[in-house]
Amino acid sequence: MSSAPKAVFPDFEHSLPMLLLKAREAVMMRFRPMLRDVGLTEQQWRVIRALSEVEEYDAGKLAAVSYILSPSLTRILQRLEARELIRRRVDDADQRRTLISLTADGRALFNAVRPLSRDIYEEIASNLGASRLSGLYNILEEVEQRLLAAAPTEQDERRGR
Amino acid sequence: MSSAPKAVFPDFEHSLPMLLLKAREAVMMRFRPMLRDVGLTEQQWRVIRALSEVEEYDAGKLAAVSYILSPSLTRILQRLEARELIRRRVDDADQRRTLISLTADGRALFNAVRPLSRDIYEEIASNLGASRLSGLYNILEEVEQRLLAAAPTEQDERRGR
DNA sequence: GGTATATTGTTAACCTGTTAATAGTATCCG
DNA sequence: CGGATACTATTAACAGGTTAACAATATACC
Repeated sequence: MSSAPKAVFPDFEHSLPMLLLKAREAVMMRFRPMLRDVGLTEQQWRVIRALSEVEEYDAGKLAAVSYILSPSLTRILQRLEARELIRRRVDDADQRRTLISLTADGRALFNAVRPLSRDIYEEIASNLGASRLSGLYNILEEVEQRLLAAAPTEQDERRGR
Repeated sequence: MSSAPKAVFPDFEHSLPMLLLKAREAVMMRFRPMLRDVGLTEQQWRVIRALSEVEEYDAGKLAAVSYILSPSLTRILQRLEARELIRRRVDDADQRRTLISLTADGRALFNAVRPLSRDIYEEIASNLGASRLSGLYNILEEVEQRLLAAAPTEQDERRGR
């Protein structure tokens, strides 16, 4: 009845997965209208942004950095390719690998969207405040580290493995 | 080159949405195998857990507390009803409303899964440590509050509104 | 060198997320 | 009362998440 170091238990709809989901939704809510305006989904934007950093990625690496599972990525790439925002070619050295890169159109779209995205991010940052934001960053990264470290009991075939 | 109070900018794949996604994934990874074993999706479990707290919910309220959009909820309820885990009836006072409740089977399943879920949660909590966990809770709730407060620029038709 | 094994990307099947439109009720208000 | 308006749940259509299976290519190993 005094101190209770034991399990501050999540009163149902305040469970950790739920809170993480809601927090993410609160953030994404800001980006969604802008992305809808330019005709990109959240995941398509992740892929384009990842590709903007390099000359080309093979599909596995692209899936890993954009944090999208391979089957999803395959479909996303089909759509982006149909819109001629990305291009694929087979790796000469390893015919299993597909190498993906942005087209000129894709790069132009990225350049158009990046500043919009940045503005939204800055607005979010200013709403939260620098200290809260950096605190959040730190704790989220630590959560990821700690949980991924001691976790893979039976499925270590996570991303990229 | 000294202190940089201006915009610690997210080096791409370390953006806030990405970190929240990864942290959530790191948590859910622990629950997924167990849920798969009992034949429930993550969202189906959220619905059952929400229903376990009350006698019945109308669909709108259930969507709000389980944080699932109405169209998704409709489909989830169809599947749970087909498995006779939930039951629906029309509200006599307002014929538009559907009232949803757990069946005996649904409640039995909840009672069987709850301890498993609790064990997993405790393992996560012990991996993170009490202070990190409560810090995470606090900051996530504050993020949600602050971002939802000043946000609804053009879409306030969020959940339950 | 030739077969077993592993790896890469894709397809398939099922489920949920998201947005828009729709059918059925309730409520408002003249 | 009766028609306009608002609300509730559902359906539709498209996109992605998740798991399992598959085809094609590379690698290991005898």
